[in-house]
Amino acid sequence: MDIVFFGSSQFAVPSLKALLASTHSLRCVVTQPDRRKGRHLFCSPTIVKSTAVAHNIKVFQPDQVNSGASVNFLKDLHAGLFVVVSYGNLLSEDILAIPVHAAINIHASLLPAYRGAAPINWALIRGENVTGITIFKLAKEMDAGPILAKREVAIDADDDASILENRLADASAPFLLSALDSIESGKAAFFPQDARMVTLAPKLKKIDGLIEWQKPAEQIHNLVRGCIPWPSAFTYYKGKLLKLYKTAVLPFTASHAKALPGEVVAASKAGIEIACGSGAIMILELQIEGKRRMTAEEFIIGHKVCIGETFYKK
RNA sequence: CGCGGGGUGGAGCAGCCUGGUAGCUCAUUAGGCUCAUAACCUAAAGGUCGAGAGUUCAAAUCUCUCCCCCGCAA
Repeated sequence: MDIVFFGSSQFAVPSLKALLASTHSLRCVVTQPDRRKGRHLFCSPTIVKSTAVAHNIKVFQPDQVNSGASVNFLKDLHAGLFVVVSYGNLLSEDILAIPVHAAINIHASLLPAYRGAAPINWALIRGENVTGITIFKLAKEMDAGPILAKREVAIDADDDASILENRLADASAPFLLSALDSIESGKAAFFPQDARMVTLAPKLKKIDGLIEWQKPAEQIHNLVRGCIPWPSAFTYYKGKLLKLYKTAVLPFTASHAKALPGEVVAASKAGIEIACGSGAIMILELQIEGKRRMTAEEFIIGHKVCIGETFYKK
């Protein structure tokens, strides 16, 4: 089939590579414009653009993908199918109507659950054991179109959002190819989503990573897992921002009950124990403002963490 | 020129403001203690103080330039 691929972030790369290696013909890759980003606001291309350029695929980077000029450009490609994977922009109905077959999307959740920009993060934050990927036909409303196929992916206890994203992205690639087969052979069937089962997974904001220590240990641990690599779960220590990268939930003990939420219960090579609203967590990897990411053991050597100190606002 | 913090033995930090012998905790090595130990005691090794230039009798410390890391922001 003649395919136009829309994608921007890392999640789209395995699917793009699968298409490049397949018998399908990639007419064009549409991705977000190069943006100024990073510490010194350098202009850099999306990872999808870099991948496409490396394979000599034509790249299209409209500032306004839904503009008339952009729509005309896409029409002239005469594509059979649009494949959209973490592109980063809502596509207008005019665009969705262009391809001969359909415009399909790979979404990193089992729709209709976790509709939105951050399904992986929210699934972890909510403590889910299972998530998955869904291929569906794009519709006007975000993540609401009829479903072609779903595939479950288990969430391991040690997964953080970064690890899980990679696994889901890898699983997406062969799943996409099989979906293309079913569309090409005319056997594809699309089923509408059950509106009663819809849940939302909006884009994360910085403040979503703020740790509220009065919450149960499990919830804080899940927040840490879900906020990797951005915004990262954070708190404050001696007035400085402190990001937590890896934690573990501890069995409940009497000393945890006596301590206030956010208070240091113990600090050793094994990690830093912090009391929560119920139970406690062990901090294993962290990063203080201005320093690199380090293990709790390294942190304790340099910073004299004392029992009774608080990891909280200041 | 978006704003800010930082670079000091292998790891994490103090020292800088107010220039004058390189300091702390941990790790490492050797010895000791111990039934034994990742515990404890003693000792040792290990540093171009990110790089370069400048000021000075003298620079980790003051000035300038550059490199690298991190936080904010987007």
